[in-house]
Amino acid sequence: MYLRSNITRLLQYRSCLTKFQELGFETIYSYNLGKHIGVSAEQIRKDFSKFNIRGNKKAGYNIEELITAINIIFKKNSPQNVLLIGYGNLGQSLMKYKGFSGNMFHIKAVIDIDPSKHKRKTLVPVLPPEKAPEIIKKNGIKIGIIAVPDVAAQEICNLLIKAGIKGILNFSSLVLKTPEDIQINNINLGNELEAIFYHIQLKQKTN
Amino acid sequence: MYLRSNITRLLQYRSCLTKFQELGFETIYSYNLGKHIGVSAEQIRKDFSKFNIRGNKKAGYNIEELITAINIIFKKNSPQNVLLIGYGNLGQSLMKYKGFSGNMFHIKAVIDIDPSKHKRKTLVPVLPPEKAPEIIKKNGIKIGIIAVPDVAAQEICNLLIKAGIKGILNFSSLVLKTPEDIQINNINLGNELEAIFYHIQLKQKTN
DNA sequence: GTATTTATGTTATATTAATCACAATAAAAG
DNA sequence: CTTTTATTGTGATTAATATAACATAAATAC
Repeated sequence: MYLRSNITRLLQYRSCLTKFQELGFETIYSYNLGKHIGVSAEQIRKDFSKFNIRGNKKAGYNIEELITAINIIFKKNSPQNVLLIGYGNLGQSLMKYKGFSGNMFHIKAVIDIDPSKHKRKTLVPVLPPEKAPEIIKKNGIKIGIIAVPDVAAQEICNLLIKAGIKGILNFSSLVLKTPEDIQINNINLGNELEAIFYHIQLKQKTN
Repeated sequence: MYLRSNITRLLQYRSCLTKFQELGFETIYSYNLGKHIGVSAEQIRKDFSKFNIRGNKKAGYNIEELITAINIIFKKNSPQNVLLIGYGNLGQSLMKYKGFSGNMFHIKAVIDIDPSKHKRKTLVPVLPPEKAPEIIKKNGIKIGIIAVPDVAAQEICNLLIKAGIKGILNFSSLVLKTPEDIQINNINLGNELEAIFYHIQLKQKTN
């Protein structure tokens, strides 16, 4: 099967490996890991090989070594600050999202245009857009999460990039225009559902 | 560049086309559309061609016809009911999410294990898990959105599939085990951030 | 200590997707 | 009406990715 980059797969491997580790396993074979994730054993060995992760012939892979190796690839030694833009429904839910802290990401501040939402003195302050450049520069923030309505997304995006942001996780349904060197990942929830719907229709037809 | 399936691109085309239409444009050239989305003109023509969408030589594509054609591919004539499982932070935020209704998806009911969250008489009822099969069957629901903690995700997934669900949008960080014929899309927010972080590091190195 | 087994690591092959190149054709110009 | 121009549509080429095949080596069995 296609469409999953090796980077994405590495992250999936890690989350699965962590689960195995918690269950008390110390080693794993490419075959077992693959079966759990729905990927071929060869694919897994290829992926590991590409990142110079080595196993032991006949004895498989040491789970702890694997996790460490993957963490090194993703530079998980130090926590990364990110900036959240938009404190509406989605923004607030992202603030509370556990997966970020588990993955060593920390929302340093939130930006929102609505003055009634501003809170300067909380642990994670909510600030107006004009404060964004200062926060970004002072904390060396590299990643911004855009969770604002479509109409405001491009403008905020420009502001972030001007202030030095290099990567954006975009929850708006717009295709943001950015310079070549900016890494931008889009999450469009409506489109995800549409794609699922399309695929299940396809499967029904072929059967 | 890789990693975007033609299905995903079609959806992006549509959202961009809608924008152009709102601005008063009636026709568009593959070149313009591509520039806006960051895809080559040939790619766009190939995508359209694959789905038998035809344009006019020298005169480009009629925007309204394009949108209609894409909508037909995605069977957008009738609204689709979906079932949301998990009424925590994320679930509540998904409930309020505008993109679903815009895309003709309608959350018919919410499932949560916490009795204090149950509401039978609201427009969108919040019900206990044991009610899920009944709701799914009665409404012919094909798609479920899993927004529960990891620990509960696999069990809920099994319940859904047993009740007839064919597609799942999975927000848990688990790789759910499902039969072959189930379409499952994963959204792992932590992993998305990690992938962005990895790519921006890579770009810094190569420059 | 040798043979056998079994999993890794990698080379070769096949598949899929994206880009390139250009023929076909409709509109516009002359 | 003919020529030019601009854009589509697609076959050919290249690139990327996944699968298959197998050589290699560590562990186990004998």
